[in-house]
Amino acid sequence: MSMTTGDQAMIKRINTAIVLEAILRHAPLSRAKISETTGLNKATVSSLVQDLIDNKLVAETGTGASSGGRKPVMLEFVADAGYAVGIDLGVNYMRGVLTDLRGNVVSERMTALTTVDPDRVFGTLRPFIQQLMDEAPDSPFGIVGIGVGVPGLVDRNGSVLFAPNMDWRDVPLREALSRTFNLPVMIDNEANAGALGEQRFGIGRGISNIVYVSVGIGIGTGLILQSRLYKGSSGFSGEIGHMTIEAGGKPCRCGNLGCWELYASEQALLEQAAELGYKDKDLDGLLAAAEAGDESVASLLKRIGEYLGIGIANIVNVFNPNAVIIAGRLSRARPWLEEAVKDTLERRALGFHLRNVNVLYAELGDRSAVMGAVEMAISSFFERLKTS
Amino acid sequence: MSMTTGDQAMIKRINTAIVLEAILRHAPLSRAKISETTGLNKATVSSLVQDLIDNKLVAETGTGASSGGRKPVMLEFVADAGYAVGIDLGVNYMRGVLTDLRGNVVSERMTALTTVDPDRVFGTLRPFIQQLMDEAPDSPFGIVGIGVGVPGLVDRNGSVLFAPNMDWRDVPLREALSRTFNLPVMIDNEANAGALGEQRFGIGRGISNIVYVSVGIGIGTGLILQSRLYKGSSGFSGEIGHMTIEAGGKPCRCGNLGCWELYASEQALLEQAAELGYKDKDLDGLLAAAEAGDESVASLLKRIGEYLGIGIANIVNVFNPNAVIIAGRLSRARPWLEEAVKDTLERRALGFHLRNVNVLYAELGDRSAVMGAVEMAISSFFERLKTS
DNA sequence: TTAGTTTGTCTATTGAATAAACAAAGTTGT
DNA sequence: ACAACTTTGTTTATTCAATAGACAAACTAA
Repeated sequence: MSMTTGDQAMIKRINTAIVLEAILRHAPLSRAKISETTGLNKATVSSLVQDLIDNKLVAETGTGASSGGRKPVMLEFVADAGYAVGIDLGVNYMRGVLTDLRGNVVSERMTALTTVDPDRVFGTLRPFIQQLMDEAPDSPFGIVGIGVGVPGLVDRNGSVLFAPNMDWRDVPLREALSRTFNLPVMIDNEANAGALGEQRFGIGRGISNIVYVSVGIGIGTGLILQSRLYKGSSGFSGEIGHMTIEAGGKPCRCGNLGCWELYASEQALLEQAAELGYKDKDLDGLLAAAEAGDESVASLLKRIGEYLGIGIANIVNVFNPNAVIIAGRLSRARPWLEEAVKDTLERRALGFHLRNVNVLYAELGDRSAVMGAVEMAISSFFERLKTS
Repeated sequence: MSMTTGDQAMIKRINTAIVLEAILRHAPLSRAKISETTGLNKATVSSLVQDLIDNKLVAETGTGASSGGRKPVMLEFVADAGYAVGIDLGVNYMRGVLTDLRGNVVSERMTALTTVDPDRVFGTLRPFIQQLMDEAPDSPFGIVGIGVGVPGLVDRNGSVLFAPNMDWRDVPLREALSRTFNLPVMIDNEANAGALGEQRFGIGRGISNIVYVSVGIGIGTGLILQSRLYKGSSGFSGEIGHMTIEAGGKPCRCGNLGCWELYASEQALLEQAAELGYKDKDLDGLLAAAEAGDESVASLLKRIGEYLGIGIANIVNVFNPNAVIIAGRLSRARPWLEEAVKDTLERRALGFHLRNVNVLYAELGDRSAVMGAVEMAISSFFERLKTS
């Protein structure tokens, strides 16, 4: 059965995690304050903090102000005890960051991808990562891991099962990278990474139930339920883009009819614009036209917003989340979408659910996914700390 | 902050729960076997088992067969250490069970409800529960709690926020019952209760991600994600019945257009049947006609099945569950629905998700919800045991 | 009868948390 | 300047759960 039974080591892991989290969240603070807020005994806190200091994860940073007694010794998390790499692998680009353990960006890189052939992508990706790693200052833990967001379905083993836009099938990305760099590697879907990035570093900070909707060529979604990424039975989920919203609607390449993303994506926008005669314009061109006062483009965007709202209403009715975060390239059209989305949502979602939901727009721009990727690497490092 | 810090009491609770669960799942079994399967030391198991015996939750039930050495002393969970009450409160009926702590039904009752007025419903419900309780044999723990499933939205405090079909708003059901009986009372939505019932006692035993679809007058849904009931940000969720599947479809009383339940519920069936001239027939009448070979009723049912399949495909794409369980009155039409549902699902859901999903039909019939309700009471009892 | 096996308890030890005492380092009022 | 009080953080003795290993009891097999 191999169950996790309770023993003293478990207690220590739990309490160490509590102390470390208190320091992460409220730094700088003293041992006394930690004891007070966590309920742990002062002696216990002292001992656990000493272990953390020995492990180079926490440091004393001078004394704080007295409130009528001995001055407290302030503690801080040593954010530069280690560094992590995050990669956002797109269809025609790759973006990478090197951050410290708090997610502060130390270095950032981006390059175009001119091929989708897995071997040649690896050929570009490997030196790309190596260059980021080379920029990390010396530190006790060094590079603690690599996180990667990819535009496709990923299984538990970090293999890309299927990435239609890159024509990838069963590409063992994690294995390839962890063999090259001999480091822990975390792979996940780009939308999941984006959801994580916004929850940790963006507009979704501290919200427990988030539906992240990335509107680009298609619609990708990441679900954060009860503060953690939800993955379905086989380790992936959230193909909300292929939700039917018109039972007898247009056929989709997925085999279904009337999928949401056929009506509310960048692709949908471009197609409908072409029908109106804007054959040569891309998203930027259309936004520029709308900006310049082109009414027919504006009303087209409004219609896209209405369809976005229909899908979002469905999501709200199903998940009753605290927040829906709209991200992806199309989120740049916010000024023309926002009202239509809001009106449609209010008309179509149940009142009880509307009470608690906020429609938000991604704060990190195109960095949502890459920041989520690096967060995957960082949190996996902390997880390993706890279980060893 | 009031965190749950780790201490020795916590270890003991965890390990006691592990031992108890081993006994619950594999009874009868010996101390030695428990030690072997859980990884806990023999001495530890002995001590914890002794505590459980002292608490009347476990008993020795003679010796087992020897495998070449001393005979093992077999242990069993004392299912009749206590009893629980489960209630399924419907719009025009109430159903109740009294079970032991394993969920074995000791007594079952059902009565019609002729009013939806909260006070008068209470007036019927109170003696109904009392009579069930009176049938419980003497036991160490007595009645450990009452679980109730209701057809409406329920908040954290066990108040019924809104039950449209009963015209209830803000009815403090838990408070009323726990005051009357001075017992722990758990209230939840009827679909959530049904999901729990099937997961614990029915076709969904041991499955971690379940979407339970109760098709009756409307469509209610209960989500079990990662082996536990998912509740949204405000403690309720799963209004999947009001998911849009026809963006410009029929108006629904919820304010939305084209809701799923307008096309795939008992109500939809009856309405469409009426249009075909079956004005006087109810569900039973229609099923009898189909049974007798009425082709137009059969093709009507098939169409309902297709729409059911559309919604289920959406659910599968979003949640990637291990199982979808179809329940409720319309599940009796299974012979005419099954193929249409399966075909539609296979055509419309993504292949990657189809690999892992089973479409199942409720095993407990109309007892899903009442068994889930009693499970709520039982599991809350075990939870309290752990935290005290 | 003897040797080996299995079960379950007993004993001494380990290690984590804790309360209480305490030392160190501060503030405040007169 | 000084006594009285506060706050911080460490030290000490104690408690409690789990554990390894010894052990007794109960059984099988040959």
